[in-house]
Amino acid sequence: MRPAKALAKSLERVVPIGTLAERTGVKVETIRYYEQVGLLPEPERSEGNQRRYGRAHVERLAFIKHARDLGFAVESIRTLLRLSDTPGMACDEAHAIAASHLGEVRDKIARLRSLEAELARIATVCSGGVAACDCAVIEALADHSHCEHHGH
Amino acid sequence: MRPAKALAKSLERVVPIGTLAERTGVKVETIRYYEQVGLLPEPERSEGNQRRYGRAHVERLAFIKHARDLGFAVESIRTLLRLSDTPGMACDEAHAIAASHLGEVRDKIARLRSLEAELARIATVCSGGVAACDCAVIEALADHSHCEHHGH
DNA sequence: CCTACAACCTCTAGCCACTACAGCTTCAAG
DNA sequence: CTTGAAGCTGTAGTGGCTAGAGGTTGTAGG
Repeated sequence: MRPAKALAKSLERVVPIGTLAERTGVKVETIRYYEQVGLLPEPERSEGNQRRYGRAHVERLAFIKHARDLGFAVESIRTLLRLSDTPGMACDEAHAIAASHLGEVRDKIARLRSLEAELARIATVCSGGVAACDCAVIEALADHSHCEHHGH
Repeated sequence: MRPAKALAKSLERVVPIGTLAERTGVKVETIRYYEQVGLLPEPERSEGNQRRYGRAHVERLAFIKHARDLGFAVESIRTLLRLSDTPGMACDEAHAIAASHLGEVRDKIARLRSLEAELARIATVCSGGVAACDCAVIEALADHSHCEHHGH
């Protein structure tokens, strides 16, 4: 007879939530949260009311995880999932979502770089604990005159 | 006689919350929130129980605004304000907060740049609406194999 | 078969830094 | 003295989870 019970969990077709969590790198609580907000469809349940996930769930959750890692909002992921479920799907729309997100990421990078520049300026003045330090960090925050021109 | 009543609000010494908001660029609700969480001290009140702010409040709120614009957490700002109130102040501590925040900003930039690279890759494949597009964006999200190596 | 214990369940509250609203009171111009 | 903007308090909502209480189920060892 085949060693059915002895097979590692990683080979099972139907798995409990903890195994799904391990396999995808998404926490158990987060999986339940995704179900609650309608990203992940409700799975079958065991006789004792515990969730049992199949291959489709693993794939869908991996998709969600990947998109979240890339910073897509849950709302965008909802749309992307809907698109991926559509047979003759609207590639344009998916492309627009990705492009728009890329734009947001680039904006964010630009804003952070200007912050970085000013923070670096603030943090390096008097970094050696010089006598004249009155304190440069506090002064810089109190006095906005140095950075009025680069508009934050 | 001098045109006391005719003076612009911008010259008044004691102002209501709306004027403080205008002067600092912080919303009225946010000012009340800062008071609630103890960043901004409780101001005097008019006979009718309305907040009346003086010069010190304007300066303190400007400090807070500047620090928030630079991305400092409210908790850090609380510490920075405490330091700036201290007579013989601990410049080291202020410097450490700024340096640590600079580190966080740099980390965030690095992470966003790696996202940007992958998003750009995803979004430009098939951006012309080519026939073979199946859709590249959805495919890329479903299939993690392209980016396993740069660790997000 | 029984027991122990990990893993699961639901529900609720908390995080950050605001933002928005409901339902009232006060201020100031005409 | 009237009107309407601006103020007040208090509560709830945002996004995307995370943490905990307090109970139930699944499973391996004895």
